[in-house]
This record gives sequence, C-alpha cells and structure tokens, in this order.
Amino acid sequence: MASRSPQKKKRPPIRESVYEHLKAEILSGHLDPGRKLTEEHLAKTLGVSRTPIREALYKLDSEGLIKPRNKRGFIVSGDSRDEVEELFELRSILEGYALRVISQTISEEILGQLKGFIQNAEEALKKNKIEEVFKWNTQFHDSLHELIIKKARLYRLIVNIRKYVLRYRKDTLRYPDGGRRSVEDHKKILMALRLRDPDLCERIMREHIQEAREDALLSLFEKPSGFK
Amino acid sequence: MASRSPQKKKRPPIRESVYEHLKAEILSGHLDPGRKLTEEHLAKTLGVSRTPIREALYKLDSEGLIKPRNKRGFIVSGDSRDEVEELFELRSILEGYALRVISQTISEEILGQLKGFIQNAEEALKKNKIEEVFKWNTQFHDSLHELIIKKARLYRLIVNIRKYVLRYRKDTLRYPDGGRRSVEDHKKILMALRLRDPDLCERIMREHIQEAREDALLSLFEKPSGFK
DNA sequence: TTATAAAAAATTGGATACAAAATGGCTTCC
DNA sequence: GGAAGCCATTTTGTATCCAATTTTTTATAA
Repeated sequence: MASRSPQKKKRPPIRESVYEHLKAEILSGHLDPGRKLTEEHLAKTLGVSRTPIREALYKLDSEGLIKPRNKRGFIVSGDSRDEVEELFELRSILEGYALRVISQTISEEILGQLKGFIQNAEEALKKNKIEEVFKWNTQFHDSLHELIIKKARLYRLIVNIRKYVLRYRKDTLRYPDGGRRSVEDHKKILMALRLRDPDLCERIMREHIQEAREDALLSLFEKPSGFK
Repeated sequence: MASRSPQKKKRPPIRESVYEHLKAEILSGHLDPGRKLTEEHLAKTLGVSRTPIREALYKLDSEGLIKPRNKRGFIVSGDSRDEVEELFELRSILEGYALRVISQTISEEILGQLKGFIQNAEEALKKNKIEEVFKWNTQFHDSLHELIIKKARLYRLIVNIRKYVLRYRKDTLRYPDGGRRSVEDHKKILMALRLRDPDLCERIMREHIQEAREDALLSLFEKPSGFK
C-alpha cells in the first residue's frame, strides 16, 4: 500500500472536457440549432488539436445532438416538432416501465421521501417560487430513477433523454397551471406506487409525461412572438 | 452535366469498415468476451492506422459492446446473465410500444404480407428447416420495424438492440418447441394487430419477447456441457 | 448579365510522430 | 525468501502532416 498513491492524479482526457463543454453549450441553447461546427474552428477556439475535437464530435453525433453533413462538418441538431414529440414519447415509454418495476420493490422509506418532495413542491408553489417547484419536481423524478440504477441500460437511457429534454421543462412550469398540474400528477404517481399496482403505475407515468410533452410543444412551437 | 458525376464514387470511410468488422466479429462470437483489444495490434492486423481504429472502438464502447480499461485498451464485454436479461427486457418494452403504435395505422396489405411470412415459417417448420424458420421470423419482425421508421429514435434503438441479441436467438429456435412456439406467438401478434387493439398488442409483444428471453437465458447459461 | 468551367480555398479522412502514463519484470535490500 | 523500488516496455493521448474531396470564387465567353 506504500506504492498506491493516495490521491488519484488522473487528469480527464481532453476529449472528454471538449465533449462535456460542447454538450453543455448545445443543451443550454447557447449553440443554436443549425449552427455549423467545423473541427478546425473548434480546435482553434478551444486551443487544442483536432484529434480530441473529432472524438468529441463523434460521440455527440452518436447521441443525436449534432448531425454530420457529408463532408461539410457537423451542425447542431434542430429540434423539429416531430423530434421533440418523439423524445417525450420515448421518455413516457421508458419511465412508465421503470415505474412499473419500481412499484414492485419500493420501500416505505422511499415512499416517505417522495411524499416529502411533493409537499416541498406544493409549498413552493403556494409562494409562487417556480425555480423551487422545478427543483423539487426534479428531485422527485431523480429519486425514482435512482431506484432502477441496477438496470444499467434502462437507467442510462432514461437519464440521457431526460437531460436532453430538460431545457424544455423549465418553461413548462411557467405556464399557467403547469406547476400545479405537475404537482397533482406527482401525487397521483405516489398514490399508484402506494397501491403497488404495476399497470396503474405505468399508465399514470405515461400520462404524466405525455402531458409534459404537450406543454413543451406549446412553449416551443407556439411562442407568441420573436422565436429563434 | 459534365461536372456531375453519374455514379457516386464515395468510398465509405475506413472507420466504418473497421466498426462493422469488429462489431460482426464480436456479435458472431468470434471474439470472445474478455478478449483484449489494443489499438496498435488491431491497426497492424487490419492494415490501417490507429486513427480509424480508435473511432471505431469509441463507437463500439458507446454501444456497450466493449469496455474501456482505464489505460489498458478495451476488452470485449461479457454478457452477464443480468445484462442479457436487461437487453431482452428493453426489447420487450420498446417493441411492445412499437406494436401499440403500429396497430393504429397498419394497412390490410401489410397484414397480408405478415400472414405470408408466418405461413412460410410454418411450412419451413414442418420440413424442420430451422434456418428457414429463423429467416421468416426475422422477416416478420423486420417488416414490423419498418413501420415505425418514422419514429427515428425508437427505430434505431430497436434495431440496435435487436442486432445485439440476434446471436442468442438462433440457438433459441433449436430448442425443442422453440420454433413452434415462436410461430404461434407470431400468429397471436397478427391476430392482435387485426383487432387493432393497442393494449392487447403491447401485452402480447411483451410476452413474446419475454419468452424469447427465457429461451435465450437457458441456451446461454445452462448449456449441458462444454461452454465457451 | 448570366452561365459555365477551372482554379483556389476550406475542410475532413487517415497516417505518423511524439509525449505521458501505466504496467510488468527485474534488481536489490532486509 | 519476500517485499519495495526502479527501469524498460507497452499502450494510450494529443499534435501535426499529407492527401482527397467538396465548396466557393473567379475568370471567361455567349
């Protein structure tokens, strides 16, 4: 144990920093859809060589965040209405099934935690603190996801998609009634979990996410004025 | 018209050939799980530079077919029992939902085609031509998948996972009754589609794939003798 | 002015070169 | 004999270089 260095002196590879950076830029909306990404430009901007840039771009491509244009670099994927719809649809399938599984194993303790998150969100709602509502709602979902971490692929899929659509959800809550309905849904989910009824759980979660989908589509594609 | 070349003289990139090659090797079982893959060795073996090798390896990693070992290259992912179970579980979720969607839009013409595939499989079954049964069963599923090609992400997910587990399915049919049961299931699926009952469709497809899962697990982890 | 074609510029794909990190074996000391 | 430390080897990570391809620009002619 003398030779084992106590602290890990591993620098993360540059390609990963680049990947995280670009991903954050895209998901935050800082890089608009349609934006052209060329290897050399990125390399110069970020001060690294093209090699790690390329590897990051390929990874982003495989996740669908950017699209290759034959030999003309990449562009940031636009979110067409259809694509957004499909993302929410996928979420509803996967998280619906996840809740079915969870309903069969969840403990009283976790149920209590979930109840707490809902109450917190409800209080924040009364005070009209939208950010807080969002925070507690996120906590609610994250806690559920943790319960299926053993199903690694399902978990990864859900978390990835969720990250991807997160940017749409914040707006959603701002819509009149959006926050309240969201909290109501979570109550229903909790109830279904308490009943430990797998079919009901799956159906309710699907409905919940489909509802979020409608709100997201509304806020995305039917903005009153200056969009994009 | 002089400048426009009549035939596309696009060579596919080497990284894709490498990717396809390695993927095939892994899925066919030619590369055993646990096998070590180093960039340089692969480069020398395949006669290309490390660059396309790396890009292929990263892609395989993102699909879970190989795993990075800190700084010690990659190894071919083993399929633990849990992982195989989860793959089939995911398939059952996704394809179940896909069938639900399909049931609402499928045409009489396609229904006729599906019926044909089933009959072909049935005849092959009578003649004990396992390869043929497998072929027609695959055709049956592929035809269904084509119907959701518009939902690009769902389609890609399904096709990818299906490719991944394909290697287990061939064995499955060899099991006594495996082929017959499979064809019976397809008949049930067709019936549910004819009824255009979304709930029934989803449930039946899930059951069908869960059944295939059981067979695969049996053939994988309870082989009578010399395995691996 | 417009269309066409050739040349120039930009950009990716692949190969190679070099540096850093990790492992494995070897030596040495107790 | 065993353990600790050091050196050589292996292998990845990044940069740079060259070739191929595509786009854009420019020049020329109708």
